[in-house]
Amino acid sequence: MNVQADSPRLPAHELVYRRLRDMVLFGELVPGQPVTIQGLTETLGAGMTPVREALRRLIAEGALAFQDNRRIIVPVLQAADLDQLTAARVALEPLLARRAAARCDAAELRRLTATDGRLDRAISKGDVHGYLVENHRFHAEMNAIAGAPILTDLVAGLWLRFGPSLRVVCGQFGTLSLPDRHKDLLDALGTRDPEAAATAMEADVVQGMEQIRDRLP
Amino acid sequence: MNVQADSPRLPAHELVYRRLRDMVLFGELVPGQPVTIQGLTETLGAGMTPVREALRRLIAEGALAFQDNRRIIVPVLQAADLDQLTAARVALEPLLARRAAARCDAAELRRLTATDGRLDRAISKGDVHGYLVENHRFHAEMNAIAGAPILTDLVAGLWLRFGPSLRVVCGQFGTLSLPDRHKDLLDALGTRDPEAAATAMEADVVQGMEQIRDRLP
DNA sequence: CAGCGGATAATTTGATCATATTCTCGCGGC
DNA sequence: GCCGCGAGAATATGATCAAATTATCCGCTG
Repeated sequence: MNVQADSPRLPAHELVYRRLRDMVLFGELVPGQPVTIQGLTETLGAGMTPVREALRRLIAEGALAFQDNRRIIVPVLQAADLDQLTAARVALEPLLARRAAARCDAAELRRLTATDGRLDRAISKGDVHGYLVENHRFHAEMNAIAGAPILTDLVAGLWLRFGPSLRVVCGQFGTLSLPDRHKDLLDALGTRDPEAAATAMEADVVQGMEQIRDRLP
Repeated sequence: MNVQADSPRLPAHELVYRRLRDMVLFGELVPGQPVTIQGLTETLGAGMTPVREALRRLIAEGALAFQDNRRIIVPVLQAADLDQLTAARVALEPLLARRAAARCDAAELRRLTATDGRLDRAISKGDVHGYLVENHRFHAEMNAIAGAPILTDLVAGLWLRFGPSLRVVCGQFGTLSLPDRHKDLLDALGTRDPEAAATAMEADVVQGMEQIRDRLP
């Protein structure tokens, strides 16, 4: 609980939201798993109202699902869901890559390259959690460079939806089989070639989503 | 009345959410307007917790904005925001139109045509609210036909973002100058021509967003 | 007598509210 | 101009109520 370094006084519902979002993104929550309000108040040491608000937010983003029972679960993705997520990612993320390539400066490229290096190291070490964290960070940093907050928000919501499933896949098959397709992307940013960046991003997205799709029940 | 038929089943936070969403979509809220929790508890006659949860949800969807002040306002769209919303709509809504054209049956087409008829009548009567409602209904029905709930959710979120601004534009300039580009769309659905539907949808989206963009401060 | 089914009780979980606390910002006073 | 005070607003808590799930029991049937 050391989020104090980031901002002096952030509301509890914001802190709970960030904690839960990371749990979704990085696989502390399994698809199908029930998520109870009272359980979270205990494990997170938070009150009922902040937990409730954080959950509503995550439900609105599609990271969690509100059932008819009024119970909350981590969604279980079907093939049709993955198709839609793939279509949305293919439609949106190349847009961001294109913008990022047009705006990327040297410092940003260095930072991205460093993140990709950590990503490679996590892969070769078989560090699943590190892979998930650095891969997400790589895309988040790139989207930030694009300077398009609305599009970035949309894409962030997509990542929340397939996060748990990605974690399951990586947990079962490890990281060694995961190729790193980011080199083309970095090259495109370095040469400020928007079209190459968009193409590389589309390839990365399709490859990543196929990985999930092929390996899921 | 059948308000009782499904209302008691639904939690208050859900009802409050729907009410507020309609207020955002159909222009009861103006861009820049502050939205206070206590004000809504009085206006809607609801408790504080349900209002809070509904607001978190709308904030997560981008329909409202949470400021550093911890105050909530209706977002004021800049040109850059409209560009991103246009890009996102152009990227996503033709996908849905394409799927809808491939799946649309006769009954669905009749329903869509009827909705478009009501839309035309609202335009010729200068009924701004009717225009907003029926136009939204037209697109919502079409997206439903596509049978892609995740993509539909994403697009619904986009509509929430530009709803208040669209209302402002229509309020200032009336409905008479609003062309109805839906005929091409209906034709494409009738002939089950996915590509024509996608093209028509893109034209409708671009035209609609330009209308907002050109007329906004 | 064993196994089954349905009704009912117990427990868990969600929804809501009243209230206390904290924060923000404007308004005077210095 | 700066500081502190106070009203208004948001945040957070815990209690209470309602709904749903699970567990249990009892009588019945084969």
